[in-house]
Formats: sequence, structure tokens, C-alpha cells
Amino acid sequence: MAQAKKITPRAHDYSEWYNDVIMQAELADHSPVRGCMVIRPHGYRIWELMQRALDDMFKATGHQNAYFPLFIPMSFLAKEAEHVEGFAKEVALVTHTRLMATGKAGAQALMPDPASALEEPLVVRPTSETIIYAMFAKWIQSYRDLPLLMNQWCNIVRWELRTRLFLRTTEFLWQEGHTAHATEPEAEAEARRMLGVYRTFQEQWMAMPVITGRKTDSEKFAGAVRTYALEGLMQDNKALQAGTSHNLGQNFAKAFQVKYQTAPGGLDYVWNTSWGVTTRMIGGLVMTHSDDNGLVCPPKLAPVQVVIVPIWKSEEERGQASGVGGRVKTELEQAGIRVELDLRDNMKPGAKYFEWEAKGVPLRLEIGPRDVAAGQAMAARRTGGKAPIKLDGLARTVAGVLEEIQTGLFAAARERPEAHSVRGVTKQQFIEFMKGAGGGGFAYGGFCGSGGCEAEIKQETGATVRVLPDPEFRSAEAPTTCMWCGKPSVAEAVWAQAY
RNA sequence: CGAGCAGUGGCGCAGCCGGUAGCGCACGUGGUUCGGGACCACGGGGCCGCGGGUUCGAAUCCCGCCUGCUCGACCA
Repeated sequence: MAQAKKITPRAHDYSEWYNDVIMQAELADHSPVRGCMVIRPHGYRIWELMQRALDDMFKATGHQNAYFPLFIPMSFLAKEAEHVEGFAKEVALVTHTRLMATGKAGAQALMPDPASALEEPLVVRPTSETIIYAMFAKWIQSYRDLPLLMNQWCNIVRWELRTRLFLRTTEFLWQEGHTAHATEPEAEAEARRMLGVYRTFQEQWMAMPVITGRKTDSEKFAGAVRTYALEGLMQDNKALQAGTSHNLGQNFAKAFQVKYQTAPGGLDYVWNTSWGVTTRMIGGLVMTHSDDNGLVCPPKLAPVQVVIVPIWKSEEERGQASGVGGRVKTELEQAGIRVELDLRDNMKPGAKYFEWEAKGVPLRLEIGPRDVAAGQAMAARRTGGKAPIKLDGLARTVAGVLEEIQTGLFAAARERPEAHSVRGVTKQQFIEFMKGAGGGGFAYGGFCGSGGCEAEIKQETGATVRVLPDPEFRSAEAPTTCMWCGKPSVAEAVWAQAY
């Protein structure tokens, strides 16, 4: 009785389940370097599909890609006071340029050559504001050069102490947009616009519902005037920040002397924005849709959208099923669908089903003798349900099914945050909600705006303000008092325990 | 970065009162199978996480380190 390694059920241990899903789906693996993962082909393909969709959206909104260096002079980081403070504790440094042999064995065999010490260490970028705005200062002369809309796809290093695959790793991949504008309102509009782009992507491609809003001062990006964010609610009722967009004001423009000549002839600092999403989204994808059988991947981001499994007993049947499978594959491929035909003869069909399910393939087509005879294929959805479909017009039918699965996943995912949100909470309800058996979720309530309340709430319940929600997410009745201290409320807030 | 647990063929584990490594799955070959994780036979595969030490002899005992997991302080 062959039994492949099981995935730990979600109900038993959520984080073990999360790791199992990633390993079984072959999305990523641990590397020998602490806190650094290897993104395996199946996981990297998801990232490529994410990149393509987002990149098209960035281009459509007028942004251009460029590439800036991995190394940043240490002194650059020091130029914006809040920014340094935010990142100083987690940067990797390059201090030497040569190694020398010591004559010892093992890890001690080599050491940095003291003679090669850099006069000024280089920081491995934790984010690129500093080096990018240093360049913007060279390129921007007049208001005619604005707005300058740029983006780069790259890797980032932040020396994290506690890591999780995709959710928090020392090195990760992301995209960082950086723009410069002539006026504050334009920068604000850009920061908001890109937040909207992210929301569209996360809802329509990832089928992941998010709430958007502004971060409190204690949660905002170091160096930003305002930070906006998107927050999703995972299956364990913890929130995941899935993207951020910052209005940087003139903070970096002043630090890096990014000035432009105005139309009337004056001189002014530019207004900047920056915004990013990371490979963390893959973790969000896993924790939004997947189940105890493994990954569930929305069709638009599935590396393999359809797997064809031929079924046979005799050699003759094998030839027929494989033949039909091959033709189906070609037909689907011509329709732009990502297909795999599983011809392996050392596995029984059932074993193949389990494997492809673990990898998140949305639709499986089984083609056996009965189907060949009937001119059909059995279509099994990853999300449940199995029914025959005619081979005539198959590509169109399959495309329709994939679309249904995509919208079905989003609809199902939307129920979760709705079912696990409470509005207009009192302090007692809040504590019960966060620490009780229900497992928490999004708690909406009045907030006085004080960092003291935030700190106390975090201390007592582990919850933090995820966002001060945008109008479309706010409660019908605006709260009047802080749910924690009872003082007048300055804004409704959404609290949750977060990743 | 602190506390606890763990690391043995690809995966999951046993062996740990010292005597030179074993099981299940996976893998290879042959055959029978194939509509939800096949079976039989034969076979290949292990610096026992790394480095030191104790000992005639270390997977096993001692010390240091590395990596992972869980929990705390910090963060996309």
C-alpha cells in the first residue's frame, strides 16, 4: 500500500500545514543559508505569472523598468533620518573585497583580507529609495522631466531573525516603483493609484480579497509621509500585508537634493512615491485558497492549468487514450491554456491525481476507454466536482470552466473575512475576539490615534492596527469613541493579529 | 537575538546503556497491473548536519558551530 507523505491537516497545525503544502507542491525549499529559500520551478513560475500581469499593469500606467545596483554606499542610508532608523537593524554589509587563505581547515580556511577592507562599507539594498533618488537628482532638471515613473524588479536583503518560507525570508524578490512628481497632490494620487493597481491584481488574479487603507504612524514605512497598504485575512484568521504604497513627500528629495525648475522659473524639491509587492504574495496565495490536499491555485496564476491523465488497461487502450490526450493537449495549447499531459506508465492514475492536486492544478481531464468511446473527457475540478465534457469544442468549454473556477475561488475567499470580522467592537468584545476560541480576524472599531493605545493593545492581545480603512471598507456608522480608551475617535481602525 | 525541540540513503523514521547501520516509501530492471495513492522478484544508493575531543573503537559519550521547527522581542 504505497502512501506518499501526507500533508498535515490545517486543523491540526496550521503552520506545519503551510510548510507541507509548499514542500509537496514543490514551490520552494530551504537553502543551506539561514533564512534564505530556493524558489523551485513550480513556485517561480507562479512568480513569473504574477510579474507578467503586474508588469503589464505598470506599463499601462506609464511606468518604465530600470535596474539599480544591489550595493548602496552606507552613507546614503544615513541621509534620511527616519529611514536609517528603520533599516539600520537589519542590513547586510559588504566590508571587504578579497579573501585570504589561513592554512586552517573547514570554515576557518578563509578569512577577509584585512588589506582589502573598504573605506566605506556597502549596504546590500534593503530597499532602493536612497540610490534611486540619488540618480533622480541627476536626471531631473525641470518640471518638463516630471513626472518620472520608474520601476525595478529585483532582490532585497533584510536580516530577519525569524523566517518563514515566502512570508519572511532574509532575501526576497520584489518590485519597487519609484516616482517623482511636481506637486504633492500628484504624488498622493500616484500612491493611491498604485494601491488600486495592486488591489485589482490581488482580487482579479490572485482571487484574494483585501482591505485597503492607511497605516498608522507606528506602522508606516520609515521615511514616508503616508503609507497605504493592502491586507488579506488568511485561513487562520491572521492578517497578511500583501503590498504597500507610500507617499514620501519631499523627505528623500530634500535628503538627496532632487530639485527641479518650476514653470515660473523657481526651484523646488520633487514629491516622491514608492510602492512594492513581493514574493510574499505567493504565501498569501497559499493561505487564501489551499486545503488539506495541497495547493489550490487560481487558474490565472497556475503554472499548469489543465493536466490530462490518460487511463488504460491494454496496450491498445493506452495508444488510444494517449493519442486523444495528445490531440486535446495541442488543442488547448493553441487556445493559450497551460497544459500537461501525464504519460508516465510507472504510476497508477490515482497516484497522479494526488500529485497534481498537491501542486494546485485547477482542472484535471481523465481520458479512459469509456471516454474515448463516448468522445468525451472526465473533468475534475481541484475545487471539487467531476463531470464529463464533450471533446467537441473542448477548448472553449475548458476556458469557461477555468474562468468559473477563478471567480468561484474569489467568491469563496470573500466569505472568510466577512465571516471573521466584527464591527463596532467594545474593549471587552475586542479582547474576547482576539484571544477567544474564535481565533480572531478583522476587528473594526473607533481609534483615538494614540501610539500608547496601539502599544497597549498589542501587548495585551497581540493585535495591531492593520489599516485605517478606505471609505468603501468602513462601517456604515462611524465610531465616535476609541474602543480601547474611550476618548474621542479620530478614525475607524481595523485590528488583527498579523504575519 | 534569547528559550525549548530536532538533524541517520531522495522522503518518513528505528538504532543512541559505545563494537562500524536498518525498516517503510521512493528509485532501477523484469513481469503482472492501471477509472482515486498497485503487486511480486531481484537490485542500486548512507562524509549518520559540520568541526573538535574522550576511547583500542563513536551514529551512540563530551564541547563548539550550522540548519530547521515552535515560542518570545523585531519586521514585506
